[in-house]
Amino acid sequence: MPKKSKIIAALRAQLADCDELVLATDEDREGEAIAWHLVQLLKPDKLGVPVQRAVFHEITPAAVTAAFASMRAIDEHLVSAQETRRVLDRLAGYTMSPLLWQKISRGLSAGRVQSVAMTHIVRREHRRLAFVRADYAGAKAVVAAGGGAFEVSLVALAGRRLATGKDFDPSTGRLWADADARRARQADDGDAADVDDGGAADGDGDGDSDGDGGVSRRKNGGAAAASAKPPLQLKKTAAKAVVKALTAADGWAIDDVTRRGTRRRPPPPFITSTLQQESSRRLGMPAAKTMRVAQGLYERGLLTYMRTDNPTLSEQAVAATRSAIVDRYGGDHLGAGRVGAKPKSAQEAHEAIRPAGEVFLSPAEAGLEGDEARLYALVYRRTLASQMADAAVDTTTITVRSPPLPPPLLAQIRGGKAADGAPPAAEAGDDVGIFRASGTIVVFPGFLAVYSDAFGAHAEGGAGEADGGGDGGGAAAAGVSPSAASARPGTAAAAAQVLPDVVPGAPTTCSALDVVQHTTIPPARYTDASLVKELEALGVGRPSTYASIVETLVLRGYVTRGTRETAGRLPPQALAPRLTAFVVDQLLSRYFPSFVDAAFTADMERSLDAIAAGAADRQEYLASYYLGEGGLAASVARMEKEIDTAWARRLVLPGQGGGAGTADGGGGKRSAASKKKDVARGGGGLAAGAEVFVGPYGPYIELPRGVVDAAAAAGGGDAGREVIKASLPAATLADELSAERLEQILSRALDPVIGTDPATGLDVLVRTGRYGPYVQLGRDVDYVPEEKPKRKVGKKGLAAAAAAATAATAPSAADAADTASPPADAPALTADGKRVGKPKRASLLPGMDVGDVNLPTALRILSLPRLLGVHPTLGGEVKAGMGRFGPYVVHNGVFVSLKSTAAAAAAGRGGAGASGGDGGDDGEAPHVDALAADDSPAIAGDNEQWRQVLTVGLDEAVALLDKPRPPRRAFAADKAKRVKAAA
DNA sequence: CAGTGAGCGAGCTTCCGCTTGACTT
Repeated sequence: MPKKSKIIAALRAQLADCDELVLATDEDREGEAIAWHLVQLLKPDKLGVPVQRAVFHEITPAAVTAAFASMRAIDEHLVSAQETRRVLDRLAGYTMSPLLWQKISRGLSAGRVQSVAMTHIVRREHRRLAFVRADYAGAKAVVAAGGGAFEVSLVALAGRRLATGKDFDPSTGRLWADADARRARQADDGDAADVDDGGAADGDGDGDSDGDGGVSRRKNGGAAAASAKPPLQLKKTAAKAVVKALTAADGWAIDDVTRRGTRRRPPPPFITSTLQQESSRRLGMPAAKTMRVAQGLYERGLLTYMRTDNPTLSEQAVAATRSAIVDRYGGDHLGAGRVGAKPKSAQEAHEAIRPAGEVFLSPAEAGLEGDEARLYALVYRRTLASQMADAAVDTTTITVRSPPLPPPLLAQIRGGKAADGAPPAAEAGDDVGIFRASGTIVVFPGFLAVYSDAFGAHAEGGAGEADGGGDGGGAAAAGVSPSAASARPGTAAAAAQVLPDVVPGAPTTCSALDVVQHTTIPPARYTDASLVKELEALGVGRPSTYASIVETLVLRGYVTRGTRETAGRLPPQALAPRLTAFVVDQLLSRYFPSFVDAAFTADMERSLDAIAAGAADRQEYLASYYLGEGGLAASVARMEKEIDTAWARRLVLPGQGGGAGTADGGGGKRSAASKKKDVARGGGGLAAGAEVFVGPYGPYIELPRGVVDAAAAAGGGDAGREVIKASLPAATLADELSAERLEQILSRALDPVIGTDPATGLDVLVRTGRYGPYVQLGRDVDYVPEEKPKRKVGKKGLAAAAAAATAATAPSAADAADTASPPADAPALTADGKRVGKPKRASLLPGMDVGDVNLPTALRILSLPRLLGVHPTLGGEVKAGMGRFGPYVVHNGVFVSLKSTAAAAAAGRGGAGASGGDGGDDGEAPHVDALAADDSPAIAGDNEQWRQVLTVGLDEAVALLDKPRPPRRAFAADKAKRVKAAA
């Protein structure tokens, strides 16, 4: 620890004047080890200072006094357990990672925690790729009774329950053979959201809903009888026939009215994982940002410590919470003060995350802004909610029966596509359609008054949720609507409606009847929130690392995050595996299954507990893991020889007839729908026979020889080459590997020239590279590389080269006139007519692919950056260009982004096919007119950013450049470097 | 932060869990 030597020296100096050294680090494995290391560094024994260990969980006079009254020595066994953990993690990571470098690509990594997380993300994507959607029809009606009209949905027909999303097998798109048994089982398991089934970001805040006994007024058991038979998948034609038969028919009746009172319990106070989940879900903040903001609040004394797995509140905090509740909501909103269940892993080093202090500042009093204000309010509300009363919610369900259907239609429905050969039944009531509506009324809000489902920006996307009444505007909205919101197929759209007071048998009329078409939705991708929830449930990772686990996966290039930059390809917050993650998962899952299994961590924890208790020996444990015939070292060494590099790099996706390496061996029959997704086979054309690999330079497509010959013979291009390889962008997602897309990239790789640049006579090429599709001026052979100065090898040489590089660029930035003199697109010619240097290249715009670029567009892209003129007061050129972060203007090396207008922001968020049109178009009409006269409609089309680069004027640019700008943060630059190095 | 696009070569990459830091504009 050379960097900290000053601190250590200072501590030692102070220690010399002390009577006693008390170590009060956290009361867990890691905390004990920190205390132990302090002793090693400070060497109190040499100063004759005795050492004691104290532990307290809250900083109150009573707690600290009690802790100091019962001190102990450092627990060597506990320290030993921590060191075992540390050594094991390093043995695992530093042994497995090099295998990946050798077999796939340099810089990859594997580890006890990250590999489990990565594999979860990959397997979820496998299920999405293998997903076969099911279409099924239903009907909805508007009925009037008891003086009110309400909407009901068809739930049963001809004595059979209608199938819903859960009744379909996601891998076949057909009804489960045992659909009813499954449904019964689900009901038994309670309504706990099935994490693995796409209920991704279903928060923990729901509490339990224990039925309070309901009042049911039932006339007969028609609907109940219906559920005893296999569910019915209604076709659209049949639904239409039903609608036609029932429209204008008389004889509708209220069949049943059920009123069920339920209580919802408040959620427990926040711990790290739940804070991250709710912050992601309600505020749209990624886990890492949440932790950053929370740390800021902690450092200013507004929140308690933010890395904890203990949901209990100190006595002092309970008192503060309860007095805040009484002040703001009244005593009737006080709850029983239940204590939330602690996770098994909880070590109680800290209490729950809550507002700090003995009296909580309300969000308004805290005087915060932006993200800090939003996060503080979230914690404040959650803390209050945890001590508040249960909410009482009444759910009313009204069942309506239609008039009888005509017998021929009934026969058609019964004889139609049933899941089995059920005989046509003819029980009473089996000749009608059963419709149902349910409405929810909050009878007593309790904790919902402060912590409703609608609280937070997410409410914007969840308009149909139970008590979504008030919010509406959602001023704080960050434009976030996690994919999980749409992943609940069955969510009743009618949940929010207010139902009239009716009784069974009441006269009813139907005023409208329509067919409804449903489609099943694939499992949602993980988000920060749902992944953290999953990892915590598995016992993998710790509060201090949840946020960084995802960051590691992103940094290593395993995962792409849904951000503004990936808009149109990935929804906000979604975590999608890159192709690299698929091949790494293939290798690990097949040859080292325990390495990607969370059970390994659970085993490790048990062993560490035994070591901490003095019941096991750490050397033995580590040796059994690493050494010997079955140890990790030997098995990695064996696999190093056994694993074929080509196998390791070849991507096999679900539905493909892969080799032995398919991760989930799910061979068998495939539907036509899944075949369509195939990367390789079945596509016809060039993509037939193409295979996708991930190598040292990223993902690429390869066409083996026979296919190339055929393509060449068909007039494709260079014959005689054995294989064709074409790069894929590093950020390519698995669901973007359509046969059509591969075909496009391959045909461009065979013939990249799209025209000639009139100014230089050079060919203009379109290619796909690591960073995506780009255009290039001139073929590679038109250029010769610049003479490179010889450089020495080694670190000093590199440093010198870097220094030289900065020295070379610095003056040119300062003296723009100088650099601008040689025209950029007309480099010096050599004697044999070649150009010196590298060809000019530029990325296509977001949303464009190699197939949709023509010559004028390509030339336009290559023409950037565009000269706007000379700065009127300072001199020097002002230019506009398109950079990594969008359109910019630059002067003397100072860059300023062109601010996007409201319309631009909307286009960016929604991606290519976003709704458009409304709002704030006024000021832009002149620009659009200017573009209409432009000669390259292909670009002018719909890209707001492009429009900005083309139309920004000198005056506007100068105004932007002259405006004083806030200083930059150094940390961002540091991080960007690391990302770049990893990419 | 503001641009890239494999291919000579030597030496490099990597784990998990716990923290806070702070030169100048």
